[in-house]
This record gives sequence, structure tokens and C-alpha cells, in this order.
Amino acid sequence: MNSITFNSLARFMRFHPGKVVRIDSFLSLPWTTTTLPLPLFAGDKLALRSLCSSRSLVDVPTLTELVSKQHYSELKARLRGSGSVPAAVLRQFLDSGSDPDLALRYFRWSRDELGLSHPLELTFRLAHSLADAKKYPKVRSFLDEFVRVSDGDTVSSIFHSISNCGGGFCNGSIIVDMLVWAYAKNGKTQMGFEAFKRAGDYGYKLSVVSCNPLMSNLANEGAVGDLEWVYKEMIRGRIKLNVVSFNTLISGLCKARKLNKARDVVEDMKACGVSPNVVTYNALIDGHCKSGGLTRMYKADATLKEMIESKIRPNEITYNILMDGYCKDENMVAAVKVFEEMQRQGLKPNLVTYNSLINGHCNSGEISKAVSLRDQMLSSGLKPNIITYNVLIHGFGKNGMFKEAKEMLDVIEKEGLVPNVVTFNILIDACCNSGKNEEAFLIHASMASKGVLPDILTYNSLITGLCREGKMDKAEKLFGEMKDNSLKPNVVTYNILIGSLCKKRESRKAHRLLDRMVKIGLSPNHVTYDTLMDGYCTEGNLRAAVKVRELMQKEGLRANIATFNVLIKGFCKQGKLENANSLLNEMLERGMVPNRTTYDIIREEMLDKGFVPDIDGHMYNVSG
DNA sequence: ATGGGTTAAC
Repeated sequence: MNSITFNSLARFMRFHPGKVVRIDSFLSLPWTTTTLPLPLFAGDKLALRSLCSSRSLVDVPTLTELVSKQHYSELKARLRGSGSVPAAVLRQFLDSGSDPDLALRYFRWSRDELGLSHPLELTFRLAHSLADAKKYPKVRSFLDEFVRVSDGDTVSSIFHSISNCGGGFCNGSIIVDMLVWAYAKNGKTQMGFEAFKRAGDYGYKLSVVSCNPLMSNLANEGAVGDLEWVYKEMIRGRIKLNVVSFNTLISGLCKARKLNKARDVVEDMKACGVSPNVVTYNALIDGHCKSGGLTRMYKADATLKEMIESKIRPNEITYNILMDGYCKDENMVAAVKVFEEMQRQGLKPNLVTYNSLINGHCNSGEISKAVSLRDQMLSSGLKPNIITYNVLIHGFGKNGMFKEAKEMLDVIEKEGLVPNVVTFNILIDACCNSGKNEEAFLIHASMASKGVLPDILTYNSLITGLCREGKMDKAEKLFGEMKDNSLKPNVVTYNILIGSLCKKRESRKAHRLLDRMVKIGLSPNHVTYDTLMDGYCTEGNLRAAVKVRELMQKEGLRANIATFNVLIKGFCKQGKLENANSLLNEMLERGMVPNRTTYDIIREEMLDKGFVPDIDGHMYNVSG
């Protein structure tokens, strides 16, 4: 084949865009019996060029032999000697209809050894060939590799290749399914989600094997909206959900505090003939424990009873969840009861059980109980882990026992454990919150020698410490130092600095900091606005405070109880009880329930003015 | 060939 033939072929293609031609109608080579989609892609042009100069080609039997015998150095030499384009060689493999294993081997070799990146079209032709040969595990691992290295290929172009490279539709489904799986497995959730959506558009059928990991990722990344959408699409697409699919969804909804929806899904699953199991109930109980509201532990306990009535036996994890709930509720009596109940049921407390309970005791100031529980764990053959010690250090620090807290570092090492960044952060935070800045900085300096890098929390604690002492210049210096360690200040960092400036009656300066954080793309949160408002209120600049509230609402954050309390306090302190009262009324109109702080603030002011409170909720209505 | 539930710090 010479260049004249090539040119005539190229001209034919230009005048027949989109037409598929058989190369062998133009070329007389016996093995080029494939069709070529038009217009040509860059890779095809290369292929064509090498086809057109037959001299430059290594013939397929030779290629096959070299690859199957893994004579790679010779293959490399042949390719170089022939001047052939390695990318085009893959096409020859696929065209020749030889064993797809060999094409796969060549693909991997040329990728790893020659650094070749094959066009999508060939990549998915190879996937199709493997699927045709029913080599499904190979398709799976091939796509897994593809997903790991592919960077910048859009889901759209990938689907185009899958559907246009000539393979069957059934295999298309299998390939797409494994693609979704590969994305999910490699943490590329967004790509997986897009592939899921597009699979629906193309009509490819997916399986739970791929959808479950995708749902799991969406749940763990807090993308409940997408998670629910996937669920609905799966139902619509008649993908048969199993107990894990439902549990993943329920757990995701519970974590997003959507308990009612989670309950609905439990009914859905029963309707689908799938029975809830211990995992289902554990997720629900945990959801109740971690939800707000005064009755949360009551609901959690009711769910446990419901579970037992349904003849599902609670396991260690069930009791751990419930016990931790009571610990967080500062109800250690109930927590200990659960601890005993689980043992009565023949279940052995595990590491998590002890860690939770130790944490509970630490937080309720019963350090000695916490310490003796660690001893109990050791004697029952359980080895404490770093969480155990972090919890204890936190407990010591909160109770002013710095010596004991620091000694734990030695205990950790003696136990063969390694302190982590949390360990150091707890220690540093304990110091900074009790005026021991120098100590905190010493610990900070010692982190490097232990091979632990400070994180944002480390810096936030240190900055808090400096601000407490009014050392704003040093705090700002540290703020700058964070960037040198490639750590970005977060909302909390800004809130600390803003709060500190406000305390120094420099609210204007604090306001500029708020502007700056917005400018760099950080979204202020409720605390940010409330802190600044409080600052303006303290300075008696109520107009500015009200303006901040407007700004906050413009940013889509609604005033909550804390916000109202700040403003009410501000007005009260200025003796403007009428304004305070109208804010209180606004709260009530919005259906918000003022808390004790709200009333305490107003009561203080009213008593000052000689009012006598009664028990009625509207007792503070001074305009009346 | 696959997936679900529990513990630590600002």
C-alpha cells in the first residue's frame, strides 16, 4: 500500500462522513478484515498509516507468538525495528480475532513498559472481547485498572466507546456494571454515580453487586439525596435489592437524621420480601441515639424492644450502640445497666464497649471508674487500643490532671501502641484551655520527633490558646504558618480569630476577617455570624448586629435560638426591652421554642427593672 | 463477585 492509496481512502472518508468501511476493501492484507468507524479518530489514522505501509508492520502470528511466550525484549526490538506504531498493534490484535488474553497482555505490557495510553475505543473493544470470551474476572480487573489510571476521560466518552465499539448489548451491560463497581471501589463516587445515571439512559442493566458499593459510598459521603435517587432508580429499573442494599440505604438515612424516611424504607423492604436483620435494627437504634430531641433514648430503647419482639437477637454491637447513647446522654446509670444486661445475655463486652463506657465515665467526671475499667479490660484479656488511651487522656485533661494525662504517653509506648494526631491534639487542647500555652507548644514541637504531623485541629487549639492570652499577633503568625504546612484554615480557625477580635472590642476588624473568609471561598457558619453579632452587641452597635443577621439570612442561614439569644442579650444590655420582647415574639411566631438561656437573659434584665415574673410563658411581655 | 451496623479531639 502506498501513500496514493492512503490519500484516496482519506478522501473517500471525507466525502462519506459517518460511514463504516471495511479496511480490507481498500487494502489487500489478508488479516485486516475489520470495519472502521468514520470519521477517523487520531488513533485510527495512526493505525491506517501503519496499515498503508505494510513494510512497517509486524505480522500478527509473530506478534501473537512473541506476546504469548512473553518475549518482550524481542517484541520491543521488532516494534522499533519495523517502525510500527505500538498503539496500532493493539488494533491488529483485536482485528485478528486472536485470544483476547494476548491482547490484554499486550495492552498491559505496552501500558506499563512503553507508557502507552490506548484510545478509549480500543480499551473497550478489548473489554468487549474479554466479555465475549466470558472471562468476567478479567474484565473486572481490567476495568479496575482502567478506572485507577484513567484521568480526564468523561463518562460520556466512555459510554460512547462502550456502545460504539461493536460488542453486544448484553456484554455492554456487564461492562458498564463492572465500570460502576470499579469507580465505587476506587473511591470515585461521583464518576460512579454519573455512570449509574448514564446506564439508565442507555438502558444498560446493572446489578446489586455494583449498586451496593455505590450506595455505600454515597451514604458515607453524606450524599443522601443522590443515595435516595439511586434507590428509586433501582426500584424503577427492577434491580432486585437485597438486605445489604436496604441496610445501606437505612444507615445512610439514619446518619442524615432522616429517621422517618428510614422507618419507611424498613416497611418498603418488608414489602419487597426482604426481612430486616440485626444490622437493620442496629442502624435504626444508632440513628435514634444520635438524633436530637429529649425522647431519643426512649425511642432507641423502644426500637430495641421492637427488635426483640420481631425475634431478632441483639448482638454486641446493638448493646454498644445503646450503651454509647446513654453515655452521650450523660446517663451513666442507664449505660451501666446496658453493660450488665449485655453480659446477662451471654454477650462479651469488646474493645468498643469498654472504650465507650470509659469515655462516658470520663465525661461525667468519674475518672477513677474509667481507670478501673481499663484495668478490668486488661484482666479480661482485652488489649486497650489508642482510642482507649485518647479517651483517658481527654478525661484527665478535663479534670485538670495534666500530670496523669502526660504520663499516658509513656503508658501508650509501653503497651506497644503509637500515639496519633488525635492523642497530641487532645493533650494540646487540654493545655491551651487551661492557660498552659508553653506546655502546649512543647508538645506541638515534640510531635515531629514522633513522626506525627499537626493538622488543622492542632493549629486551632494553639490559636485558641494564644487568643485567650490576647496574643493576637502570635495567633496571626501561627495562622500564616499553617499555610506553610499546606494546611488550610477552616471555618473554626476563622471563628476563633473573629471571636477573639470581638472580645477585644474590635468587631470591625473581625468583620473584615469574615469578608476575607468569604473571599477565599469558605462559607461562614452560624457560629461565625453569632460571634460577630455578639461582638457588635457588646460594643453597643446594635445596628451593625442587626445588619449581620440580615447578611446571614441573605446567605441562606436562618436565625436559630442561639442567634436570637445573642440579639436579645444585646438589646437587653442596652435596656431596650421592647426590642428584646419583639425578638422573643418573633421566635414564638416562627414556632421556635426559646430555651433556658433565652429566659435567663430576659429575666435578669426584668428583675433589674423591678418586674415580678410569673410562671406564664408570656410573662416577659413588657408591652402588655 | 459484592455489600450493611458501634468508640476518641476543635
